[in-house]
Amino acid sequence: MNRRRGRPRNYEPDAALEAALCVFWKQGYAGASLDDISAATGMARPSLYAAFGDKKSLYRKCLDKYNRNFLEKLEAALSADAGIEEDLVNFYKAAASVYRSGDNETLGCATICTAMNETTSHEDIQSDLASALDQIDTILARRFKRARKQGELKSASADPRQLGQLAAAVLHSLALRIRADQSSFNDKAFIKTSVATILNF
Amino acid sequence: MNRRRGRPRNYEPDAALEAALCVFWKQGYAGASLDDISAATGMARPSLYAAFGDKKSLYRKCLDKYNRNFLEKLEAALSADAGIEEDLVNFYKAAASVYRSGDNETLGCATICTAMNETTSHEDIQSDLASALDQIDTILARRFKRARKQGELKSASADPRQLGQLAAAVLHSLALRIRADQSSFNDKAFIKTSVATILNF
DNA sequence: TGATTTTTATACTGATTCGCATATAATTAT
DNA sequence: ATAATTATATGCGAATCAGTATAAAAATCA
Repeated sequence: MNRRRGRPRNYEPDAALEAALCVFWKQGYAGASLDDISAATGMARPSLYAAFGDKKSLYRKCLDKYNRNFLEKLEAALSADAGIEEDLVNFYKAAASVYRSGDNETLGCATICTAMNETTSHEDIQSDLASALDQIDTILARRFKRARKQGELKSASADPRQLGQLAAAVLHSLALRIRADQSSFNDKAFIKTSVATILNF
Repeated sequence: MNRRRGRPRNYEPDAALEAALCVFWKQGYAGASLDDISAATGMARPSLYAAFGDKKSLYRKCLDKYNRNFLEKLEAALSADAGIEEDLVNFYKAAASVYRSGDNETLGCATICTAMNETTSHEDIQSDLASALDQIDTILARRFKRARKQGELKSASADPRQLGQLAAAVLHSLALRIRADQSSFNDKAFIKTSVATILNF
C-alpha cells in the first residue's frame, strides 16, 4: 500500500530540479524559458506546473536546493578543524569546485550570478539572495570565533563577524571571476594570498 | 554650416544612453524590453536602432559608458595620494556611492550585477565583464605598487597584484551586498576593517 | 520653390513567451 | 470490470518580444 493511487509519475522530482537548476544556472532566470527547462527535464510544461508551480516558484526551489547543498559542503570544510588556515583554503577549494561545476564550465555561483539580476524586479528573490549571503557570513563568523577562542588568530581583538564578512568577500569575488572567466586570474594564488592576508601572516 | 542636413534629432545621445542604462541596471539585460527602454528614453524603437544598433549593442554601449565613468571615479580616489589607507577608504566610498545610485536605491554595480547573468549565453558580454574586472585589478595593483615603493606596506615582500585582487574582492562583495540589500550589513564597518586587514594593521 | 537628407511615427511581422484547458493514459480501489 | 485518481500529452490563447517596413515630418541645399 506504499504506492500512490493514480498514474505513476514519469520523473524523479530531485533529478528534475537538478536539471532545471542547470538551465537557470547557465541562462539566468529571465533568460531561461520553460521550454528550455521542459526539454532539459523531459517533463512537459503542465507537469512542471503541477510539480513545482510557476516559473518563479520553480526557480526559487532550484536555488534553495543549490544553496543547501552548497552550504553543506562549505560547512564540512570549515568543521574539519584542521586549523583555521587549512580549513579556509579547503572552504574556498570546495566552493571553486562547485563554481567550476566539475568540468571547467566556469559557471560561477548559481545564486550570486543569477539572482542578482532579479533583485529589483522580484523582492522575494532579493530576500532569498540576502539570506543566502547571511548564511555564509554566519558559518564563517562562527569559524573565526572558534579560531579566536583557540588562539589561532594573531590579533585577539579581531572581530570574528567582520573577519567572516571579509572572508565571504573573497568567496563572492571567486564566484564572479570564475563566471567571467578572467584569463589573468589564478584561483590558487588568489586563495592562498587572501587567506594569508586575512589571517595576518 | 555647423548644422547637419536632415531633420534634427529629438534626443541627446548621451542622455538617452544614461536613461537606457538605468533600465538595464534595474531589470538586467534579458529582463529589460526595448519597449521599457523606449519609454525611458522617449525614443521610438526605430530611433533606438538607428542610433545604437540592436538590443545587445545598446546594452554594451550603456555598460561601456558606465564603466568608463565608474573607473574614472575610482582612479580619482586612488590617485589622491593621501596615503594608501585613506585612498583605499575613499575608493570604496566612491564605489558605494555609485552602487547606491545617489538616493538609497541599492542597485549595486551595473556591470557585475547584470552582465554576470549573460556570460554563458553571450561571449562578447562575458569578455566585456572580464575586461572590466581586469581594469579594476590593474588600477589597484598600480596603487599598491606605489604604496610599496613609498614604504606604506608593512610587508615589503607583499605582491601588489595579489593585494589588488584582494582589494577588488572587497569591491565585488560590496556590489553584491548592496544589491541584495542585506540588512545585517554595514558598509562603513566592512570597508574599515577590510582596509585595515588588507594593510595588515 | 523643389529636391535631398535625416529623423520620427505608426504599424506590422513572425517568433516566442507563460500559463492553462482539454483529452488521454496508467495506476489503485472497490 | 468499473470507478476514481493521478499524471501525461497535445495544443490553444493572449500577451509580449525584437526587429523592420513604410510613410510623414522637419530640416538643409540648390
